[in-house]
Amino acid sequence: MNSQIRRSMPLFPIGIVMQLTDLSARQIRYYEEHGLVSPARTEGNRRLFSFNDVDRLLEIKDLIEQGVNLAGIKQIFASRQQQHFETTPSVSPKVVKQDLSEAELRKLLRTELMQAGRFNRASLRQGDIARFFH
Amino acid sequence: MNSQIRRSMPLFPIGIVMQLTDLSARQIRYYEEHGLVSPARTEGNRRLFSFNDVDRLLEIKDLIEQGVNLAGIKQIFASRQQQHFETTPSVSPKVVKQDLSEAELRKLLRTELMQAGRFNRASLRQGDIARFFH
DNA sequence: ATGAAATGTTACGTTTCATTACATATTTTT
DNA sequence: AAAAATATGTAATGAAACGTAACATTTCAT
Repeated sequence: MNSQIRRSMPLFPIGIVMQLTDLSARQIRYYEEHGLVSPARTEGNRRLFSFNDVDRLLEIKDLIEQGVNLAGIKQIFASRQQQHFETTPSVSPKVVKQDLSEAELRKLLRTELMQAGRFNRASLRQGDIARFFH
Repeated sequence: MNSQIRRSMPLFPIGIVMQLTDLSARQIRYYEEHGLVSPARTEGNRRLFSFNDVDRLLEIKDLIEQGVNLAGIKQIFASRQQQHFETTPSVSPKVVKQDLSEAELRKLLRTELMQAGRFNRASLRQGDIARFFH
């Protein structure tokens, strides 16, 4: 896949990227500062962006316009990465869907029920709660 | 799958949910106001949350703690939904991965090149750019 | 080679969002 | 009936995402 190489080739200085994306230089640098893009650098320390970088910036712009903040964008990108490795049974890198396990919930519920027999008897028939505990 | 029914059964008043999630009532209501949870209501207009609702709140809490704002959480939930319908070739409901197509990029690049022969000749050998246009 | 233009970095000010703090009305519990 | 819990609405607070300006350095054009 030669196109992948071409797409990641450092080409555009920030001025061009500003025009392509309609983002301010300040914004672009800010996004880099927060790890959302990582353009290459020339010897003189100028940024050089690839096609992929520009794509990424356009996605960022899109999400920003929908009100998503940088932390959210980071999460979204991270979770997208994982989709990619879904064949590899790796340890999910931090975005664990920390669900309340049934066991845990049952424990909490049971404690609650012990501690005070209150809480909406109205909406539950006698047996209903018990059914959660089998 | 009976458990799915049980998990979506309205059970907990907000006070219990506060304890289970360690969120303030105000926060929980705020999240509802922004469409992130939709607890049922009693006749007297009190909220009743299901297991699923509590799970959702815990996820919200988790993401908030990672700095994601409500808009971001909304996007994340939305994109999760879509994974689910991935068998159905439906029109993606708004979170289109609006990539710059190669064609489009080429057009922009060509225009740029026409308009002014400038922009980092230094980093490109003569033939490199031409290669993008085949 | 030299001045002009572009870009880099840094610092301060502004606006918006999530949260907290109150105040009041209504429902539920005892 | 009184007390406790919940609903709703209105400020006040603090941090994030920039705009903007100042100044240094790199690159471009003649």
